[in-house]
Amino acid sequence: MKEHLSDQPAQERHIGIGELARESGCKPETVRYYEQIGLLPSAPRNEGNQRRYTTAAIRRLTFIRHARDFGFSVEAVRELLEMADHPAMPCQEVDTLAKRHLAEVEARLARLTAVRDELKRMINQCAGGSVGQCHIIDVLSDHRLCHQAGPHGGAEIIG
Amino acid sequence: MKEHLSDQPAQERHIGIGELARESGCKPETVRYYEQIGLLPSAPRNEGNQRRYTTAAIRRLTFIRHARDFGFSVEAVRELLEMADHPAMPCQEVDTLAKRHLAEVEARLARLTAVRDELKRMINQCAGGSVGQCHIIDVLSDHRLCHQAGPHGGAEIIG
DNA sequence: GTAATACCTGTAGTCACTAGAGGTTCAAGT
DNA sequence: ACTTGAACCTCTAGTGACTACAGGTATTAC
Repeated sequence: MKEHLSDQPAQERHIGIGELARESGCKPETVRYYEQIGLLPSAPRNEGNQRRYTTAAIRRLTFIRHARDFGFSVEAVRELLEMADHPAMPCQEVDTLAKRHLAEVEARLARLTAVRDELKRMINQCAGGSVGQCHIIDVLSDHRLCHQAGPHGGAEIIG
Repeated sequence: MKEHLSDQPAQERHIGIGELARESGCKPETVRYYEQIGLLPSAPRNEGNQRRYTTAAIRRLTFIRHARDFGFSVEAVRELLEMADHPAMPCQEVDTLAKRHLAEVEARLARLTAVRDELKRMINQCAGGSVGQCHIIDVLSDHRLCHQAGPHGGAEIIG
């Protein structure tokens, strides 16, 4: 049998926000933030108004964190969660989302690789003299000296 | 002879912010923003209070844009500009900055490559059934199914 | 002269958090 | 039972690097 993000185990272990954060690899602040923006449901509170979580929350948050690590935007994660919450749904949409994301990742890879090559080339050519003859400064000043195929895109190559 | 970012050509052509932006590949808003945060000096104004630029500004802004495209932070760009403004300075610092940056770029590349491979693998394994049996959702839910070497870092792989 | 475009300032919004202030609650040790 | 310290709470503001908008002025083309 397969477990889904919404499955509830027979015996629920209740944990605080700190342990949830540790288990899923993010900070308590981020957990509260995710609750605030609706990625996580409002957690039930104990007597003293502190959030209590079950292992279901760990799974959901791990999912979120994993997807964010993969570079999915929060909005994409929201869509993925919506799908994950409906396991009977055909997974074509998930697939489409992942494919679109793959395309973005590959584009970034291409640009980042070009940047790396250029940086390497710049560093190798640096004779170690004064800034006036430094190729790094040259390349950054003059577009013609840049060995890249096309023009650089926005500053968001990496973001 | 070599031109530096601060060289003044004999015959200065004065242009408006729009043309400067076009020439250097950014938006007028961004130019004003750079002036505001001190990356660009306050531009002289014409009768009607509009900024007028010389070709020196195009070079400086191109430098900034290029460096940003290379993934340097604005603060790093500020340092680079400081160095470029002092051509007699030994370029060791520039070199160090570029090398540090190269290391960061390579780290990002490694992570992004891993992400791409994982995405590809996920997409290939998707049988096209329902979300309940979709491997993409699996990989994002369960860290054990992820074929990456180590744990994923922060969400800032790509930023 | 008039209309379209480019420019100005200042403020607020974006994304995805992160940090801090100022207070309450919990768990452990004595 | 008491105390200490860590963990938790809410709310607000800050980050980076812009981007967008409102409401106005200047320039340019016809």
